[in-house]
Amino acid sequence: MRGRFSTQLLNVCIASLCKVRKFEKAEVVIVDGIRVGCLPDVVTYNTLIAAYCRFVGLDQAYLILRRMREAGIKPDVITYNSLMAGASRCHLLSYCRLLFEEMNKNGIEPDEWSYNTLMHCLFSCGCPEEAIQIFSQMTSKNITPSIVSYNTLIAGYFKSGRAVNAIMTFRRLQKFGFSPELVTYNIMLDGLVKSGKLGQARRVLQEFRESGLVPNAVIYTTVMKFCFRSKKFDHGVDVFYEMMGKGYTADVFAYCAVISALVKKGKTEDARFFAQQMFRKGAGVDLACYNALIYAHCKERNMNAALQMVNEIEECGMESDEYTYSTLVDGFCKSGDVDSAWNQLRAMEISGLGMNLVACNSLIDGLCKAGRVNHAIHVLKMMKIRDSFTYSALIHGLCKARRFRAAAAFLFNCLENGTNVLRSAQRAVLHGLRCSGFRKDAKKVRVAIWKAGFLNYKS
DNA sequence: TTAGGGTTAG
Repeated sequence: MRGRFSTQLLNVCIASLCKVRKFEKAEVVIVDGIRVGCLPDVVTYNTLIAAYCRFVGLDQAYLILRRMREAGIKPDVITYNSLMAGASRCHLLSYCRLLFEEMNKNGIEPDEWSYNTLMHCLFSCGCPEEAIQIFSQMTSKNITPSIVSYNTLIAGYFKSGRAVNAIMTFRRLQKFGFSPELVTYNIMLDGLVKSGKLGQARRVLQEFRESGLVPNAVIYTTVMKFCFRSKKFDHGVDVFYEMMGKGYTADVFAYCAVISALVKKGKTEDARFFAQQMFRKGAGVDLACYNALIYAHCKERNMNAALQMVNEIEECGMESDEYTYSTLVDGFCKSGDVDSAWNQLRAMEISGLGMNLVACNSLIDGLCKAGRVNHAIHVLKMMKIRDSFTYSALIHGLCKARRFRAAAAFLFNCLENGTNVLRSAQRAVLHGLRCSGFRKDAKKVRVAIWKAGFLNYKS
């Protein structure tokens, strides 16, 4: 009886130390405990594994699992769930699947948490069909899904472009015996805004207000983004101040949302004000936020300030990512300095980030606008992935250089492959061919556009 | 175990 009581005390102590990430101290307490006959049990090891997964790393958590087995303690469903969650956080789907299978093989029944974690990992790793199957499997095994299961399912539906299924599941929650919680509303709002369903987002926001649930910083930020997407900028900023007024600390996510929205709107002065406030309050500025500020300088065509910000990133021990480089490439192009833009693209490649589609598209557009269409075609040939933007920019450029038949050749290819090209670029080709006397070519292009439109309409 | 950020044309 005394032994069990001591182990319980030991576990409370280990949990407290893990919570504040004092892992070395926790190990010392375990060793001291063993010395006085207080042996760690499955709960002790599970606590350590969960904390190591969250704060240290999956490899180290596996080492604890090994020690646990060596001590003759069998892992249980909680051990596996913690490891699966750790694997899921690192997007290691194969590990997550293996752990789930191993659990079954060892006669440990996966519970609702195991299913939720695997489902979440499958959705985040781009396997939505399998994730949906896991949800069905859970119900067929008589495991009752919780609101967390439904939240995970709804978020996964949105992530995989299944907004209709997400809305349907949300509307049926009550039938399944659940009321939406704060997380559910946030998933719905965020998903609806991202899929452009602003009317439905407004309805869900109204329902959230009527629910009596108390908003937190996350949902405030989502509501702000909803306002910005609905072009209600002042209202978005009001939401920001309302959040601060309610005592929530605006974090880097909130600042980043408001700064980038203001920059996009062209309100760079206001954006600068919020940026200064963010630095003053020490909101933990990170790379994404620096990128938003670089974007602000690029919008103002102040490339020296943008490069200065890149230096700051490096001084903070961070490294530029593909967003940083793409923003700089676009900024230099818009400032008319396509050579510097090209240098940024090369630097991006040398740093191991490869040639980003957005950066290449910006450069093609910049080169075309600078009248260097052949150079733009050279960049296009180097690209492994091209999209509607790539071809629209190039076709516009070729038309501007009065190379209408070359533009028509690219347009034909796009129409055949089903790549969308901007209507304005299509019109530029048609108009150019007609005005240059290539009436037969213009007719062929018109027929091809009509056919492509007809096929798209039919499908 | 589940929720939030940043880049390109017209």
